[in-house]
Amino acid sequence: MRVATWNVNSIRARVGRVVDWLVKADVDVLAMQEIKCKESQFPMDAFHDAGYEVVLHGLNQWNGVAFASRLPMTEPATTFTGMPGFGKPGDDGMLPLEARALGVTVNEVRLWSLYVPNGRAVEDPHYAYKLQWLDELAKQTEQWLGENPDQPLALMGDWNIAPLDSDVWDLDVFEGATHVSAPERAAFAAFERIGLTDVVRPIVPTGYTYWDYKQLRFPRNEGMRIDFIMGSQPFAELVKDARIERNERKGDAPSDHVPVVVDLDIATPSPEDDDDRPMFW
DNA sequence: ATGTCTGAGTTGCTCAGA
Repeated sequence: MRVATWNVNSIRARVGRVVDWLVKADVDVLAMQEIKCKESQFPMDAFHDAGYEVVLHGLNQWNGVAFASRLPMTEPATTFTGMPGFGKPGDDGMLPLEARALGVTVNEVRLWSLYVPNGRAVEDPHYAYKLQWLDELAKQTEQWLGENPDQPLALMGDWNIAPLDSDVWDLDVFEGATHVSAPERAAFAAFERIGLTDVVRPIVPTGYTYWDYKQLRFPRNEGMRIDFIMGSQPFAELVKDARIERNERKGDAPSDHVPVVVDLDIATPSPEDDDDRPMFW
């Protein structure tokens, strides 16, 4: 079973690219972030025509997460316990919850598509929101792991954190900035402390997953590694291979992020299984 | 020059967000 994560930066702006890649790369399950639309606006037909079902969580033009899968998806969840909100309080005085998390189960594997808040600037309220969002997610994940120690789990998505100095092209540029601060890196490390590991890093030790559109960042290879697949021990044991699809940053109208892919040692139906031809004739 | 993108509203420009 081939699983991937990709911040697509608006699905409507590049549905052709995304579906073409899904088919070409032979991906079974794709976690998307920043679909930037609600369900009524999502280009379902293009996915269905390519053989993928879609489950999504989108509230407006901001954020939005989704799964496209050619295997059955069950147990959809759009929040985790303790997930904080952000913005203007509603009539009930509560901060609205954003569309940043979506969980589904595929082939007994629990998968989450996550769009971690950007943080904007260390002095911005969005930064405290980011840290709280991650802290609550880690707490919920720790509880889930305790209750389901044998079920493979992966938290996949745009984490908006560069855990290592080598995950940005020039640390000096990030002096005092978000994505590399000690509290953010501690929040990321908390997921490793509770038993998750970056299942891609051992196979793909270097390389970025994001390059800003501005200032010729991609031609200069001035990028950041901020998209990760964090797997539980049972998930990590299934991982056979991994890659970062750098070529998807090239060409016409790319996303500013590229797909991150893992191959799991789980059999999936092959095209021949749908074929009525006898094996021998 | 935050020098590029995206989507929405106050539309054929300005704003927010990244």
